[in-house]
Amino acid sequence: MQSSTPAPRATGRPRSAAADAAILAATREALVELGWSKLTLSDVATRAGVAKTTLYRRWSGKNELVVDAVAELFDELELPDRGTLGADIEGVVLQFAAILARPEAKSGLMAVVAESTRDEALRERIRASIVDRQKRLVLEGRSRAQARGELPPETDESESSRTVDLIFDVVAGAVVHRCLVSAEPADEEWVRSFTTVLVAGLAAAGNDRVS
Amino acid sequence: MQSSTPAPRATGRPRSAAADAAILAATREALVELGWSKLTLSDVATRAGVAKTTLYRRWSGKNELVVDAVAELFDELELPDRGTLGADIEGVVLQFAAILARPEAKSGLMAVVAESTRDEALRERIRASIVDRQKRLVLEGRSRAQARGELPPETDESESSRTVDLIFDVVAGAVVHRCLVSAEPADEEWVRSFTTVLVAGLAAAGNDRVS
Amino acid sequence: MQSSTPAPRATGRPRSAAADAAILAATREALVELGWSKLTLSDVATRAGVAKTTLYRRWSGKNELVVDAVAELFDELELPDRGTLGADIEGVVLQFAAILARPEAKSGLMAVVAESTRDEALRERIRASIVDRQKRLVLEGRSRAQARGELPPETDESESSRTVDLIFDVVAGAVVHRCLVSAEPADEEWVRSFTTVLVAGLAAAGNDRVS
Amino acid sequence: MQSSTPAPRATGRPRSAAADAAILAATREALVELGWSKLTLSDVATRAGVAKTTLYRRWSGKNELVVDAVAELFDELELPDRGTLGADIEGVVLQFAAILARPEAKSGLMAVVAESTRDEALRERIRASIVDRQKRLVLEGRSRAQARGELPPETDESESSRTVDLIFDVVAGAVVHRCLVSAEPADEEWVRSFTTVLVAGLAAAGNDRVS
DNA sequence: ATATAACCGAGACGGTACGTCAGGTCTTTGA
DNA sequence: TCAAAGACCTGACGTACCGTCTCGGTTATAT
Repeated sequence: MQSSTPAPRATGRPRSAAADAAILAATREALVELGWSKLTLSDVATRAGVAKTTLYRRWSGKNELVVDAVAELFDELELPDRGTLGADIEGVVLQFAAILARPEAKSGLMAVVAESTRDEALRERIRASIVDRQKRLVLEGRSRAQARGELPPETDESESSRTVDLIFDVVAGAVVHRCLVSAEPADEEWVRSFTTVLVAGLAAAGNDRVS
Repeated sequence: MQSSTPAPRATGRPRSAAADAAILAATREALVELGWSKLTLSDVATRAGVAKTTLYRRWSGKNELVVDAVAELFDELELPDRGTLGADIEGVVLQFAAILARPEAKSGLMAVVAESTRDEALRERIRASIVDRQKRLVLEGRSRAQARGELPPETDESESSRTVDLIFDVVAGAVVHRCLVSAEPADEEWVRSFTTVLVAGLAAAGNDRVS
Repeated sequence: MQSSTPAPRATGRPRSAAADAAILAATREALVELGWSKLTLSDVATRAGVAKTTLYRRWSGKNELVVDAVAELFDELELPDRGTLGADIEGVVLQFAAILARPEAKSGLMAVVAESTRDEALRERIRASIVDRQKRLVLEGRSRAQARGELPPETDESESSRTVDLIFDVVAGAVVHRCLVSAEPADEEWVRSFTTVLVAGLAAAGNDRVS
Repeated sequence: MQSSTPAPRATGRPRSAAADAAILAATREALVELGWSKLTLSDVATRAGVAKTTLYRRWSGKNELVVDAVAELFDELELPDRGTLGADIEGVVLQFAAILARPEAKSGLMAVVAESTRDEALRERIRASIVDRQKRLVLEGRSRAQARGELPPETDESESSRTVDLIFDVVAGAVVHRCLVSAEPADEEWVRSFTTVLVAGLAAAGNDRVS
C-alpha cells in the first residue's frame, strides 16, 4: 500500500509482513477510541505490539499512516445492480454513509484532508489511495445506466471525465457534509431525496447537452 | 462571538475589546503561515501582543478559537440578485469558493470539522457560528425564486426545512469537496456545470412533489 | 552554584529555589543507585518531583548537572589544625578519601573528568566548581606550616603558584588513583606512608630551593 | 587480548584474525574523533568494515572494547637507562605524559575507570590489561636504583609490594591529574619539579625505614 | 481617596508526545 | 559455523507545546 518496494534488498532480515497489518488495525482501533488528534504513534505502536522505530521505518508520520488505515475502509464499497440508476446510486450512497458513520472513518478522513491543504504529497496520497480508487463506482454506474438507456452515451472524452469528477464531488461532498457537518444521519429518507435531485439533475443536464 | 458573558461583572478591570480582535486576526495569520496542526496558542498570543493567559481566559482551547476566527470569514457572503435562480446560485457559489481558496479557511475549517466528530460542544459551536448562520442564503434564494415563479411555494413546513438542509448539504458539500479533496479550482466553468445539475434537479424534484 | 543570575528578571514567575536543591539531591541519589552511565535525566526529574523541562531550564545537560551535584560533596572538606604539617595533611587526605569512598563521588567525578577531555566549557566548570575551590586547603596548610617554621616563606609568587599546583596534583592524583584505579582503601596506614613521602619531598625540595 | 578462546572449536568457519586488529584500530580512531560518550559500536563496526554481530561476538560491550583498545597504547612504554633514578623517572614520566596527551587515551582511559567503579569485572580487566602490566616499570626502576646504591635493598616482601603500589599511585595519579584535571601540559619543567619531590621523598622515607 | 476586584504581561511549572538514536538481539542470504 | 546486512524491541534523548500557576502591576467601579 504505502511503498512499492523501491529496492528489493537481497540481504538482511526482511520486514515483517504481519507488522503492517497489525499497525493499520491498531491505527483504526486508536482512531475509534481516541480520535485523530489524541492518537499518538507511541500508542499505536504499543497496541500493535511493535516498536516505534518499526512504525517510523514504514510511514513517515501520522498523516500517512492514517491515510493508509482509512483507505482500507473504503475498499469494501461496491455497486450492486438494483435495476435503475436511482436505485444503484441509493445503494452505494447508503454504503458510503454507513462507512462514514464509523468513528475511525469520520475522525481520520476529515483530519487528513485538513492536513492535505498544506501538504501536496499528502494530497496526492489521499487522491491515489482513496479518491481515484473509488471513482470506479461512478464509472461503473454510468456504464450501466447507459446500457439501460437511462443516460446518453459519451461523445467527448474530456467532457466525460469532467462529468465523472462533478458527480463524485456532488455525491461524496453531500454525504460527507450531511454526516460530518450537519451531523444528521444519512438515512433512507435523506438518501432518497438526494438521489431524486441528483438523477433528475443528471438527466436534465444530459438532455441539455445532447439536445 | 464566543460566549455571552454569563455574569456581567460590575467591578474590576474590563476585558480589553481590542485584544479579541487582535487575537482572532493573529489566529488567521498563523493559520495562513503554519496551518492548523502547527498553529500553537503561544504563537498566536505572541503575534497578538497578548499573554497566553489572556487568550485562555476567553477561549477554552485551540478548536474554539479557530472556529471563531474562521466564522468571521464567511460573514462576508451575500446573495446578489442576478435575475434567475441559477445565476443567483452561481454568484454565491463563486463567493463561497473564493473564501475556501484562502488558506486560513481551508486549513482551519476542515480541521475543526474533523475535531468536532468527537466533541459535541464543538460541533454545536460550528453549527451555530458557521452553518446555520449561512443557511440564510438558501432561504433568501428560495424566496426570490418563488417570488419569480421559478419554484412552487411551500406547503409543508417540515418538508421545507428538510429541503433547505438538503440543498445546503449539496452545495456546501460539493464545493468543499471540489476545493479541498479534489483540489481543483471551482472556476466559472465548474460552477456553471454544477449549477445546471442542481437547478434542474430542484425543478424536477419540486415538480414531482407538487404533482 | 550554576549561574550567578546574570539578569535578575523583574517579571514572570520566579524559579523555585527548592527545586534546585531537590534536583541536586536526586542526582546524587541516582548516582549512588545507578552510577553515571545509567543515570538518566528523566529519572532524576522524577526523583526530584520535578518536570524534565524544569531540569533542562537550569542545566544544559547531564554533565553540568553532575558537576554541580558532586561539587557540593567537596565543600565539607576542612583542614583541622593538628599541630604539624604532616598531621594536617593526613587529616585532610583522610577526609578526601572518605568522600571518594562514597559511590556518588566515585562514579560521578571520574565520568565528568573523562567527558571534560572533549569539552572545554565543562573542564572550566569542573575547575571552577571543584578544583580551584579546594586549593584553599593547600594554601592554608602551607601558611600554617610556614608560621610554624616547617616550611620556608615564599619569595617568588609564580614559583609559589606552581608549587601549589604541583602539590595539589600529587595529593589529589595519588588519592584518586589509589581509590578508583587501584581500588584499594586509602586507610590510615596508606595515608601515613604517602604523607611521609610527601612531607619529606617537600622539605627536601624546599631546602634545595632556598639553599 | 580479550579472552583466551575457552573452546578451540574444530569446526565451522574460523574467526577472522584481521577483524580483531581492524576493530581495535577503528575504536581508537572513533575515540579520537568522537570521544568515549559519542562512540557507538555501530560506528566502530562500520569503520572496521565489519558487522555489528561480529563485534558483539568478541566483546561483550563498549567498555571491554575500549579497555582493550586503550591498553595497547601503554605497551610502548619503556624505561631507558639514563644513569640516575631521577633521570630514569623523568624519562618514563615524559613518555607517560605523551601518551596521555593523545585524545584516544585521554577520553577512553578515564571513562572506563569511571565505569569500573560500578563493575567489578571491568575493574579487574583494567587492572590486568593496564595497571599491573605497567608496574614492571616501577620494579625495574627500583632494581636499577638499588644496583646503583641509590635506594637500600628490600628486606620485607609485603613492605616492598606496598611501596611499589604507593609509588605507582603517586606517579600515575599525579601525571593523570596534571594532564586531565588541571589540563596543563606535563612538560619538562613540571616533570623535573615532580621528580625532585618524589626522589627526595623516597630517599628520606627509605632512610627513615632502614634507620 | 481608597479599597476591591478583575484584568494584564511575563514566564516558570508539571506533563505528554514528539521524532531520533544507540544498545543489543534475531533472522535472513551467502561463503 | 561464521560473516554481512539489516530489521527488530527497548528505552533514553532533548525539544516543543499543553494548560496551569505565580508573580508584579494596571485599570476600572464602588465605597
